[in-house]
Amino acid sequence: MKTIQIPINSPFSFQQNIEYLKLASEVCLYEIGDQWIRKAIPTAHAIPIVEITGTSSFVDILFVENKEYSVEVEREVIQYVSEWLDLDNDLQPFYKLAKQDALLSIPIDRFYGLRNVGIPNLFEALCWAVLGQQITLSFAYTLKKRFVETFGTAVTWQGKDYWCFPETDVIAHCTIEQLTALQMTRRKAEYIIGIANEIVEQRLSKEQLLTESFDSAQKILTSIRGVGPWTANYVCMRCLRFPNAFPVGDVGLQNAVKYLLRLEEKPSPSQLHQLGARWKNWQSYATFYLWRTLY
DNA sequence: GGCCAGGACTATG
DNA sequence: CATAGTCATGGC
Repeated sequence: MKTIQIPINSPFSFQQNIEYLKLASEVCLYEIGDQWIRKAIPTAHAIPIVEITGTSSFVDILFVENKEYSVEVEREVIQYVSEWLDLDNDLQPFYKLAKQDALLSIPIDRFYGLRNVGIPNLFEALCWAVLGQQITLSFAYTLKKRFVETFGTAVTWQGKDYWCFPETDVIAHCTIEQLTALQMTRRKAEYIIGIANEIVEQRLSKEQLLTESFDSAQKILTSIRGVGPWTANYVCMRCLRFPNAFPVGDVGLQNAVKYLLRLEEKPSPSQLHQLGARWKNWQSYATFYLWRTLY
């Protein structure tokens, strides 16, 4: 079995990222143990199962099956894990800024070393955001799990299923009724099938969006039916990794700020913009840490 | 049982 | 441009 090690810039805590990932482990896209993550990672020509472990200074990727994978597959896996856990980032500037901040000083201490765990797959990021619109997070997890187990594929290893997110072309060919059967609204079913078609017909791609400015990426995303400002910022934050992505319409973010500042009412989007002005270049990370205080 | 939830669309002044 | 109504379901 082969192990690949990725060195990491501090501050980093593998355990903090594990604790975060536990929140969504019911969706079945990975399995979490005490000190490890196991996941099937789809690449162009293979779907290896890896076990990820780590410390404060490195992450190890272990290919657990007794199989040989090409260098290209290994390269894609390293890329995926690095993007997923945001391993190439350096949080020191963020912590320096947050240390003196009334809202962030407590969270960065409590969750020291937590990365903005992302969703590298653009289709998955968009679907997850749409699924989560205007419903409780726990119901959103339920919907995603049904979606994955109905339309995704699983790789089995040692009697355990490791699910992969549904392929875009599979969903592009779904009927609205197939999706509403999972108890999502008809409108969400339309949105998700529409998004799948945008990607399949190559009018939308992560590669293209990454060449755009943050403003331009938001405009492209919000031109898609079902993608408003919240969803666009969510995807910019967790998939495209624009540092100033800032979903100010998010109820969770509004509540986090409300509780931490002991406000009577939830802050409005414009109030959040004013408040977050001091987090320039780290608004995405500030949002992620504020969300983390809620659960 | 009522209110809210990690919103977006559409119609209306 | 700002506001209200609609979608529609589960969770608490």
